[in-house]
This record gives sequence, structure tokens and C-alpha cells, in this order.
Amino acid sequence: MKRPTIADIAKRAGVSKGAVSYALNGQPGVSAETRERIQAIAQEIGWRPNLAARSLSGARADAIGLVLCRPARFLGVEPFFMEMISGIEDELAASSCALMLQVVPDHEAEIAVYRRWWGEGRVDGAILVDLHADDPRVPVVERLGMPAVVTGHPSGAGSLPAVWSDEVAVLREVIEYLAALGHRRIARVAGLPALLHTRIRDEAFSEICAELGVTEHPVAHTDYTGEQGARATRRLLSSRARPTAIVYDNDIMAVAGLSVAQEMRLDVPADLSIVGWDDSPLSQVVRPSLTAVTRDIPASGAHVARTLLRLIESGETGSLEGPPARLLPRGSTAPADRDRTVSRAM
Amino acid sequence: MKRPTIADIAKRAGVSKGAVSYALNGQPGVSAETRERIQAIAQEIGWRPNLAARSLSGARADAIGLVLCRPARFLGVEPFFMEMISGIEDELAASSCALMLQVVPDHEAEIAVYRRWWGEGRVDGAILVDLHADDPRVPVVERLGMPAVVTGHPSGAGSLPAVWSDEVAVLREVIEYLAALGHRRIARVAGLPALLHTRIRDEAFSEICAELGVTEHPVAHTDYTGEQGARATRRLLSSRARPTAIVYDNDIMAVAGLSVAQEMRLDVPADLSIVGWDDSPLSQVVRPSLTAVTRDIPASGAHVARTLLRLIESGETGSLEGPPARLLPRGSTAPADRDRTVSRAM
DNA sequence: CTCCTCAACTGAACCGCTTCATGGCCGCCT
DNA sequence: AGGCGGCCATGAAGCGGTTCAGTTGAGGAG
Repeated sequence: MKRPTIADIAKRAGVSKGAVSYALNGQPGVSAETRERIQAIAQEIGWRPNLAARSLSGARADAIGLVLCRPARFLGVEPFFMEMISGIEDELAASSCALMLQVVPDHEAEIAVYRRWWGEGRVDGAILVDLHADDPRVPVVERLGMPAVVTGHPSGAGSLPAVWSDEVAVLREVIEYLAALGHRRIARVAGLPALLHTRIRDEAFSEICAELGVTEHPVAHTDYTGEQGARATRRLLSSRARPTAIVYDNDIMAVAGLSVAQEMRLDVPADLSIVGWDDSPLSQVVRPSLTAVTRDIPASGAHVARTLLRLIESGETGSLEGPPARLLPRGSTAPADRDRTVSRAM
Repeated sequence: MKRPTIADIAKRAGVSKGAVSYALNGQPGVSAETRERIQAIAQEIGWRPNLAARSLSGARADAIGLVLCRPARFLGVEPFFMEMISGIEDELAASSCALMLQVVPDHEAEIAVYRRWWGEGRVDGAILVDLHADDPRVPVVERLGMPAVVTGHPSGAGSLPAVWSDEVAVLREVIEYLAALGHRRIARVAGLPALLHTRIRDEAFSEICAELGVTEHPVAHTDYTGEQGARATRRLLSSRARPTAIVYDNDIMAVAGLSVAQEMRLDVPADLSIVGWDDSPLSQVVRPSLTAVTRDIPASGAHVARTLLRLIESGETGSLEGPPARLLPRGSTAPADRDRTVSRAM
């Protein structure tokens, strides 16, 4: 009743263990005939390679790692990670590579996990998400020699290959769109300021606004929760020069902002335009449905996974751009009503 | 520059590999003094046990598996899984056990994954979620002999230990609450009818309603998406005897339902009361905030993980009840306004 | 002083697979 | 005929641990 091993197959086929190994791994060294016979026997007795034995003899662990470093309550809310994971899985399934997942509270713990995983030979590589400015994980992983791919702008990825999409271009698209609708006071409710992509967006936002004659462009930083999104919105909408449009860094905050606006008796989109980011099903469920920046997150997850697998397999490196994001206008954006907003702001 | 092995430690300590193994695993067979010396050396040269080698010699894989069997787009929306996962992780971290995650499209694929994982010695056990009526996974896992814990009602878990919470009790709490508010037409927008917990809720819902004099209690089944939740709500609210309260099987549908109601110019909660399930941050972000059934999902994830670890370690089995859910009233429920709803329904 | 016991430690086998050095066999070239 | 190169296949040596059967030496009992 024990699991069959190649030794069992060898005995039944009347060949040596070595031959069986060659046969089952598509290596040269056995005749086509013998190979088929061996494969048939393996099939018949339900043989499966023992992963431990295989990776012990220097081969791969056939698993990659993903560490998420945000408190549980933030993780749940953002569909982002789950979608990303399912995209990664799609790609991994093809190579029958597994995904090891770990959720940790901070970077220190995350680094410890990489150390352990790599030290124990548990994974062949890892995907680093949520790149920070001066991210401490990058040098550690580099020194460890563990293959890794970063999701985020290459500028923070050191020598590690990065997969990213051009956020500045979409942001420009968003602001040009809002500016074209007549908005001159556009606010941004951003995510964690420590994140590299937040910084990049911050900087681009201010530049692009200036360039397009958007005179007021305040930015509020949050932790991505609906709660903080709501609070930031409340503050922005209470200011003297109330913005006529707000761009949010995720959907949950956009929804929270929408609720706050309605609570304050502002009509969306007549009095206030709202743009979400990382369009999730949530955007389509609320009224009005949210104009949002959308991109195929599973696809970009698959893209990252593919890059990592290639890196592991052939050392092929190099950053490459993932699928682009784009603006998807829905019901929460409209032309700025000059008279109305100005009169109110006075 | 290669990773140190116990052989290296043995050489430096002037003892045999066996002694090192005993020392590092807290086994008897070495003196306290030697043990300390060996541990110090291990520490110093940064030794980590090679997982593959360890599990090859019959020990554990130090990993458990979790397979999610829903399309990517459903997974992302439901904070449920991510919260559950982070709860599981909390528990696993303590035993430095890893989590293998896989997302598959159907049960057949899921079963194949279990076969592979168990065959390859990749995991020590698994957590089965989303129990179906006559779930095909249960007998397969039983026959495989793989330790597994089911999240869901024990009635469908066969000989596998189950961890569940008493849904019927909460459902009763919800309906009693609504009935006490004067609601006599309560609808339910349920999830996938194939899921065991959907069936259990369905049955209980109809019984409890009958018992409490709730004369109308239609049920609509959906796939948990906001889209279908919206459609079901629209249909229910268009019926001649419009319900005065709707209970949803998840939050995203409750939010969708809320939007539909507002679109149809119904006031929530004056004209329609709404109750969500598995309270997520989403419920607090919309206006009015949603009355919902809440429970500590991370805690129940941790609970499941703990049960599985115990099962793996000591074969200790037995189903046990997890943390209970309870009703959390917020702004989306109110007394039924008889005149108003009746006059409209005519 | 001898015998026995027990703790401390050693040496080797083993887990299941990969891989390399080796060798037999066959056919072909010179 | 002899030599050589290729193809198939074998046997054994690892990979890095665990574990079990022994060995050794010290200490206590008789």
C-alpha cells in the first residue's frame, strides 16, 4: 500500500533505476521502446515523483514563493491580491509549479521568510510585491542569490527584473480627461506614502496637473482602507476650495468617497467626479457606477509568473512592461459645473 | 559559499552527523553541553535544515494545502478567502509550516491537485472549503488517507473532521429581528445552490419564516457576484408582493442590492431593509451602512488550521464548533412601514 | 574487583531520485 | 581484422537529513 517508487518500476520493467529515471524525465539514454514500456508501467501503478527526493538531488523545488506584507484586514478588502494570485496560478499550473503563500506583518518578517524558504530549498524563486522606496528586501534577495521578480517600477528593483505597467501614462490620461471636462481642482486620495508606486504617482500627479492648468491638486495619503478614504474625502470636501474631482488609489476608497459625498448632499457626478483605481467588480455595483482605471490584474500576475519561471529556468532576466492600464469612463465623472461649484466654494 | 549541512557542523564540532541531528532536534542522545555547542555552531554558520532531505527521510513536508475552487473573478471580490488565509497563516507561522495555495476551476481539477500533492509528499494535509452536497472530494481524500479538515457542516464531511459555526442559529437571530421589526415579507438572495451551506440556510430559512409568521419568503440563487445580486434584487423588488426586507448571502450582493433599491427610488431602510452576510469593511463604507451577520473569519481560519495541525501531529480528530457568528445591526434595517409598503404593493 | 547499566556518541543504512562513469554491443570505416 | 564511435543500459555515488543498532566509558551495585 506504500507509494510506488522508481525502484518498483525498475523491477517490473526489468531495468535499472537509472534507466527509469531517464525514461520518465524525457532524457536521452533509453530507447523509445523501453521508454514507452516504462511510462506505461509508471502510469499503471500510479507512480508520482517524490518531490523531496527530486529536489534533494539538486533539482528544483518546483514551487515559488509569494509573501504578502499587509495586515489581514487590508488584504481582504482589496480584490487586487486575490486576482493577482489567480493569474499567477494560471501560469504556474502549466509548469506544475506550486505557489507558497505567506502573510507577514512587516518587511523584517518577510525577509526572514525568504531566508528560510531559500535556505530550506523550499522554493525556486519569489515574487516581490508592493515595492517600497529604498526597499530593504531587494538587496537581501540579491545577496541571497534567490531568483526573484519584482512587480513595480524597475527604478526600485536593483538588479532584479521588474514587471510593471506605465502608471504615469494612465494617470496622464485620467487628468487630461478630467481637465477636458473642465475640472481645475482635482484631488488625489493616495495609498501608503512609503510605496514606490505611490511616490511615482504623487510626483507625476503634481507635474501633470501643473502642466494642464489644474491649479489645485491636493494629495491625501491613506492606508487604503475605506475608513481613511472616507475621512480624507470628508476633509477634502470641507475645504474652502472644494475639489470638483477626486482620483482614488483604489476602489474601496472610491466607494467610501462616493458615500461621503452623498452624505454631504453632493451629487455625483454633477457636483463631484470620482475616479477609482484598479477597477474591481465593486465599481460596477454602486450607483453611479465608478469611472476607473482598469487593467487586467490576473494577466499581469500571469506575466510576472512567466517572467520568474523563465528566470529560474534559463537565467533569462530583464525587466519588461506588462499589460497597460487604461481609463474606463462610467457614471461617476461628468463635466465640472462651473457656476455651481464656484458659488458653493465661495 | 554552499549552504552548510549537518556534516559541516559535525566536522567543526568533532562529532558525528547523528549527534548533530539529535542535538538540533531536541532529541535525547547528546549531553546538554554538546547540544549547546552544536547549536552555537549551527547558529554561527547559518545552518538551515534542508526541507527536502528532512521530508525524504520520512518526516513531514511541513506544509499544508489549500485549494480554492472558484473562478478568479469571484475570488477577488470576496474578502472572505483572503481573511481566512491570513487567519490560517497566523496559526501556521507558529509551527513554521507553510501554506500551499492553488486556484482551480472545478472539483475534478481540485481532486487532481490533492492526488498530486499527497503523492509527491508535498503537503502533510489539506483544508477543504466550500463543501458541496455530496461532495466528491470527501471520499477521494478519505481514500487517499491524507489528513484533512473540512470547513462546513459536519453532515457533509464524512469521516473527516469539520469546523463549522452554527449558521441556523444566526439565521434565526436575523429573521427574528426582522420579524420583530414587523417584516412579513422577507426575501433571501442566496449563493450557489450546490454549496452545502446554501442548502442548509435555504432549508432553515423557510422553516424559520414559516414558524415566525413570515408569510412570504422567496429565495433567489446566484453565483455570489454583484451582478447577479443586482439582478435578483431587481426581480424581487418588481414582484407584486414586494419584500420589505432582503437577506443576502454575501456583502457584495448586499451592496449591489442597495444600489438597485436606490435606483428604484426605494429608501433604505424606510422602504426596504437589507442584511448582508460575512460582514466586510465594505458594509461600513456604503450609505446607509449595512446591517450584517458578522464573524471573525481570520479566527475561524486559525481554528481550522489548528485543528488540521493537531490531526497531522497526533491523529486527534473530531469535529468542533468554531467561533459563532452574530447579527450586527447598522443603518440598513428599520421597522417595516406597513401602510407604505402595502399601498405600493397594491 | 567484577559485572551490569546507562548515558553519550558513532557508523552505517536508508529515504527516492538524479547523474556520472563505465561498459557491452553493434555496425561502419579503413 | 581491428579500431572506433554511438546507442542503451547499468551500477554506484551522492543529495542532507533521520534513525537504529552498536560501541565506549563512567559510575554504581554487589
